Amino acid sequence: MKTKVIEFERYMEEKGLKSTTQRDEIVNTFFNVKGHVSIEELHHTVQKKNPKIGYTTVYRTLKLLTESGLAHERQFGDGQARYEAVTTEEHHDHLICLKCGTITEFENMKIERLQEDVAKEHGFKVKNHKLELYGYCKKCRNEVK
Amino acid sequence: MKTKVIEFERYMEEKGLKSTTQRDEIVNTFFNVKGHVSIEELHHTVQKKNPKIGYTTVYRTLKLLTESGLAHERQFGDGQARYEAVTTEEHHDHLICLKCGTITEFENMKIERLQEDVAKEHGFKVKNHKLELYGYCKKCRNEVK
DNA sequence: GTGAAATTGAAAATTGATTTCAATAATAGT
DNA sequence: ACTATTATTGAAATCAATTTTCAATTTCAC
Repeated sequence: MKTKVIEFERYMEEKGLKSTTQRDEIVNTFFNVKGHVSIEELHHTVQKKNPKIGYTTVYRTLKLLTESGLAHERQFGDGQARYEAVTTEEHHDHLICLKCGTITEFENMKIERLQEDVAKEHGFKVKNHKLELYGYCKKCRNEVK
Repeated sequence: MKTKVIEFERYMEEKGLKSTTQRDEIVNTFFNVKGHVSIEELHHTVQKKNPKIGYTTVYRTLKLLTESGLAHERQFGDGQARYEAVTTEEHHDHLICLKCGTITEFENMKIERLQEDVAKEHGFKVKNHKLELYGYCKKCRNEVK
């Protein structure tokens, strides 16, 4: 994700922040990892390339990515925050398997529109939203009663 | 909410648990407080009546209420769990104001149905779900840009 | 190069949730 | 009512995730 890295560099510059080896490695790794990583997972991956990089720096870089709008921080009830790369402008929601933990994304414009309707009814101005369906995925549903 | 208190007593009996002054006071207070309370908030309210009641007992009683199905535990991204009394069998979702923190509930069967459709497309079996709209309520939306 | 300003990372602090344990209280059986 | 058994209480300790601190290091503008 070269463009994403460039966007991040632009954000850093704009904020007067410095470019460092650690940040570059963390950001690159983040955009090359699929799905929804925790700080610890990303730290672990990053350390394979450069064992000197500390947990704190990964933590701080993920905060920067979140601030810059290039990552989203999410809570899926497993006790730790997970970060996902923002790829398109399209919002998407999540299916979370309670057995294997797999997180699948989906989009549904009809639901989005109905949400706006609901908000309007309440005089509410939506900034963002979160829709999560918890249950069992195709693979696991047969194994669980 | 007298009936809720009775249901709780039934659950306690069924589980061979004892009835105590502390539990009674906590449960009563919980059902008389509107909305979505954190452990700390409920503890604070309970202490006004009986300053001897400890945080841990409030914590444990909320767990019991959750186990018994009389309360739901929720996470609204402010870092601490919030508990809400289960009043009807109807599922509902939430509008959360980012300025004043007010939490409003809503129901929308069309959205529920569309969620089922999405799940079906993915071969997913939904056990429960969470839909939260974050933004500004009628009161606050005028004050925020 | 030099110096001001930002970054790093180990360790410490903080937060919210959960467990431990000795003292206390509730209930069943007598 | 008495006693034995068992559960409950709450302060303090523990835990796990997150966040802050601070001295040493690195970056970048000049």
